[in-house]
Amino acid sequence: MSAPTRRAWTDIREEIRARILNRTYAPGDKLPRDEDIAAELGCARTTVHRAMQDLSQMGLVERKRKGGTHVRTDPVTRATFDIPITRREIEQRGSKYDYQLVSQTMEDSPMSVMARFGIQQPARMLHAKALHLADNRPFIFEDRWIDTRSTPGILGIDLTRESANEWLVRNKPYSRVDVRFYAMTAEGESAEHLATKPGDALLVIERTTWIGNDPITTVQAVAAPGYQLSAET
Amino acid sequence: MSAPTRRAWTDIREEIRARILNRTYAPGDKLPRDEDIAAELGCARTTVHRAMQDLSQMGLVERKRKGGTHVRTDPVTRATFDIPITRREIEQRGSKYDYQLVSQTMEDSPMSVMARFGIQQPARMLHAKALHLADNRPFIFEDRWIDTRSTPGILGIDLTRESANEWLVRNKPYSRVDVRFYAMTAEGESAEHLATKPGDALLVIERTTWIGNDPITTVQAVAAPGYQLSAET
DNA sequence: AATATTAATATGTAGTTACTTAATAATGTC
DNA sequence: GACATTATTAAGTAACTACATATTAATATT
Repeated sequence: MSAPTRRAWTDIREEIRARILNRTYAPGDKLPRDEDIAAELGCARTTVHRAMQDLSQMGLVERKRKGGTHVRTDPVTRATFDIPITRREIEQRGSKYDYQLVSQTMEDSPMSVMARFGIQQPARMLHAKALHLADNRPFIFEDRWIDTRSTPGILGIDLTRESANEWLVRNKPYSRVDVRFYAMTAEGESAEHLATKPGDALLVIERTTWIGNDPITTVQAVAAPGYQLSAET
Repeated sequence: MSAPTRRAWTDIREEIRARILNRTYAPGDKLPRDEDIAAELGCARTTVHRAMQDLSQMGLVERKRKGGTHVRTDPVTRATFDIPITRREIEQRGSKYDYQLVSQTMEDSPMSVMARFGIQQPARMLHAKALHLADNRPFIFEDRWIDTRSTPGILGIDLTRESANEWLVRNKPYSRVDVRFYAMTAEGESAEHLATKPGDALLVIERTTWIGNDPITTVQAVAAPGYQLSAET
């Protein structure tokens, strides 16, 4: 057997993970020291350390200096979602992407938007509503506010041609983002543009971004009925 | 200046991140080699490597052997959600937790459940419905199927006393999980138990787990109106 | 010119050493 | 016994070394 003795740190991680799954290390248990595991598995402590870091980030174990490593008793399900720009998402499904600007005005930010940004004073913002279509069917209706103080460049953009979503993603990196999901009943504008009956349940993805402490944009993206968001494996 | 020259790899990461944000390294750009960055910032290549790994996992850069490191042009928003066990979630809000078993039967898995598990043949499963309450108000209604082949232990549990959620989390680790979110209109049982009007929009968290390829459990957790799921920062 | 071979290169990984840091345990002092 | 001090411990970090691997570029071969 020329099986390489090479042990990627991911292998070590999987070995430890397996032991946690099969209860060699049960919930609440203290694991051996990195050094001892390293000795047992025939690798360096750094390798075990790297594996443990990952397991710790996955939420499977808890590590404390001196205290050692413990298997978490209340494992949380940790799910990571990739939220691409809408055009990309639609194109990846193999559908044709279209985009329509619904409205575009300058307004002082209302309380709800100030709350999302965490600001005390209203600010002059660009308020744009737009519809993203997949194969000519409404896919996502977005209601967006953009702070023109942090992002004056948006004022020079023809939003009937390029979506704010896309322009922002390419031209305005953010340092902090807040993402939340909730359900909303279709009514008024959202029902109208998504061509659904009022009363249907719709999934909303709300995203707010800042650069430093300065608000950039906040958007309510309302998905058409049936939309599902699923985690990366 | 006795400022410690100690540079945690996270500092290096933040420095590179800052450069990406301020467009020193713009989207699509190729970054200098790890070695050169290391030389510039006065640290070892391994330290830059560790930082880059993190940035890569964050989705900010793409790395390829020989190809070098590039700033991603289509940055995705990557959000990580921790989904704790329901009791813990309620208690962390400072609310009183209660639990009620609604029903418990043995049934052959219907098509919808088979599809979620990815199995072809129906199997005898435990079908349990339960309600989690926060401060005596309905919080989450869960509709759960448990495969008794992989998890016979559940049959010995008095589900009126201990929630399946909790027992499973403590006694049945999984190796794979699928998580998805969607919106549902309140109707029938869900409306009744969540004490809401039929027609309200509800957020559903659907979770399915396996050990190896063997199904463990699948649950539709329907949250009370107003429930929001927000990402970890 | 088209294709196969080889060299060069940047990241990936692991080991070793050395030191830092936070938390616990042991000890000493009042 | 209560409290403060000190030692010990196990993880955290980083530098340096060495080699692996994937990919591109250069070169040789047909």
